[in-house]
Amino acid sequence: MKTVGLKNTKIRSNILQLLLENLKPCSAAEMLKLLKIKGIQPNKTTVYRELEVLLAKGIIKEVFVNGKVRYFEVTEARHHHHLICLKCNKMIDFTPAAEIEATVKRLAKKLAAKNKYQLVDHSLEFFGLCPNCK
Amino acid sequence: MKTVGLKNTKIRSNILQLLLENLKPCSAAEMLKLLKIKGIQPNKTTVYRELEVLLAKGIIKEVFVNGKVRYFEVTEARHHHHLICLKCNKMIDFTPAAEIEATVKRLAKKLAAKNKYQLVDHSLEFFGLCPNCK
DNA sequence: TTGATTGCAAAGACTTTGCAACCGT
DNA sequence: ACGGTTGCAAAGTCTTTGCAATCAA
Repeated sequence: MKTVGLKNTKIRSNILQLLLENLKPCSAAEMLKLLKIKGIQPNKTTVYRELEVLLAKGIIKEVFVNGKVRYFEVTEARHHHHLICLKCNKMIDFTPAAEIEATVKRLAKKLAAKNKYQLVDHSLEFFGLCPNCK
Repeated sequence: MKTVGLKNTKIRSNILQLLLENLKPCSAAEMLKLLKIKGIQPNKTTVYRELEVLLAKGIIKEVFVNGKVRYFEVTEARHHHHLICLKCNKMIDFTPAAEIEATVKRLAKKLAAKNKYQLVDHSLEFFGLCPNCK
């Protein structure tokens, strides 16, 4: 925490702990709810602001589902993608086999060159219905 | 138009025409601006509502960029993905080679089976900086 | 005529900002 | 004490809703 120049506050540590123990990405609203259950009830402004800080530090990152909901998850070194339920938004992380990544990267390079884009990242997402919703 | 039970109004036809001639996806705000240039200035409510109607009919579909901006584009039979500029959101459509699609689909199947999801769709997007922004 | 379409004002969901009070170091 | 952090109220952005007027068929 202090290695990145952030104070160790109750709200901050709880948000981080929550994101770490919660295996799936979490929206601001969910976070507010979960924090309440933990016994602390920060102002929603504080939560949004805290997420902003953590994002800026690169400690967490955002994931958008259907563009409609903004989720947050701790940044992991490991490159991964998502399998998302269209109904309940349940999200499963997965690391694609090396073979697929290689194929995708090859495509990326070709595309970037053809369109003169400087490539930064890519995202591969699968949508469907989870066991509960289907 | 009448084949889907929609009246042929000035606003509707202009929105469609705009989406058809404009090769890239278009946001509601852009649409409003472009329509203004064309000489008609519909209420924004009308535009949103019209987009809703066209979406419901499956004539257009939405594309989210970074989850932050909602774009619309005419539905095409051809399956395609996007190459998106992180700075200006310029978007380029592309159809991946059959080989890549096949690889992705194979992965999708495996994943769905493993997690008991019923697969519906997938999205593959590349992010970078366009020639102008880099 | 009749129901679809439109405009306007207002409400809604989510997120950000300004400012004063407060807390960690 | 200092500067980062927090809460509250208010504003901002994008989108949706209610209702009455209008237009296409």
